Amino acid sequence: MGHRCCNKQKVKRGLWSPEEDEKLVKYITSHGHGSWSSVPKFAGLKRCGKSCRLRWINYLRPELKRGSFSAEEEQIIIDVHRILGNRWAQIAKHLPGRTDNEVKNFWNSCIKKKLMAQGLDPKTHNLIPSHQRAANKIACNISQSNQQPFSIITLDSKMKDYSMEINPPILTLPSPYPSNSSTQPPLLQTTTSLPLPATTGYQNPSVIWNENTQNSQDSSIFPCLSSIENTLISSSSSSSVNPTGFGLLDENCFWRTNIIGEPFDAAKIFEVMQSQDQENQPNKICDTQIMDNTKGVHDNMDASFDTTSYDLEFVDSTILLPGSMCRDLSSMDDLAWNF
DNA sequence: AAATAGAACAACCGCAAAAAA
DNA sequence: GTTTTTTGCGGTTGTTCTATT
Repeated sequence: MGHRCCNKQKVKRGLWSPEEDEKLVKYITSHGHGSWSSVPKFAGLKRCGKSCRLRWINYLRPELKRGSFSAEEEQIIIDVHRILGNRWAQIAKHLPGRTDNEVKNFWNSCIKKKLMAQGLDPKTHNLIPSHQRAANKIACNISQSNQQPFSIITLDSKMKDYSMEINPPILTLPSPYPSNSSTQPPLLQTTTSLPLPATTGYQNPSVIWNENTQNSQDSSIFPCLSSIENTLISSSSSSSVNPTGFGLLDENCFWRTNIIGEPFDAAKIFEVMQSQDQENQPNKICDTQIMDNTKGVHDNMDASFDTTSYDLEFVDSTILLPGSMCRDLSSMDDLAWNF
């Protein structure tokens, strides 16, 4: 039977035998993989290159960690998944020795069910509305007696890929966007009516806020964000970076202002942070420097995180809406935080 | 002990992006 | 600049293991 990926006949499929594994390991350790499509030929395997690659990456690499996931690893997966969604390869980068496939399998077979038992939507990490939750109630009651509930916002010092792609909100808030709009609603809307972003350059905005939100509850401005994200946002909004009080992060997490200024280049920031992190220079970002109006934030992000310095209990306890936010009371029924 | 169901793990498939020709 | 090839990713399916009846 042919194999669509390489148009070769007689390629073997299915589980790998120890002999095949041995051949592959032997070849790659002595020659490297080079072009995967040529590996099976040189290694003497009747497999396609794709299959060889997968076998090596997911199973044979010497640096792989085998065995079950620890509680710490599990929490990391949940934390990062909340931010990144099903980006298994990205999530796996936070777990040395684990593969994307392994993480994905663990999620689908284990974590997903645990979250659902907690009444949380595993896709969004939001609470499932009560009428939908009813079906899960029994399972939830059972599990609650035996497990610690997962916090919706948690933080782990191992989170190093400060990706800013943000999931939909935990709380349902009124949207200025038409329900059938292809544009995603902002993460939060403040009590001030906001100018809708111009259609150009504002695709899929994730966050909108105004100066009213930067009150004493900075770290809980965006209840569905991790404190890493909140810190980034609040520290920038408390500066004079955005004197209009308005801004948003687009889908690339570029800081958009409605007047002047360069985009908020999150990728650049994280790059700097990670390099700083590697140098073990635990400066705290909360020691925010005064930021330059015109340069934007990224010139000032040479301080790295010590994420353990944040008060997670505070974040968890302030997960509900700060006073300045507009609430959709009809959705408050869903806020049965009774776990 | 055998049958079955569910969980866990491994591998495949199709697609898209990146790289090479 | 275009086409082809390679690589990487996420969803899905298939296989094996384990617990239960």
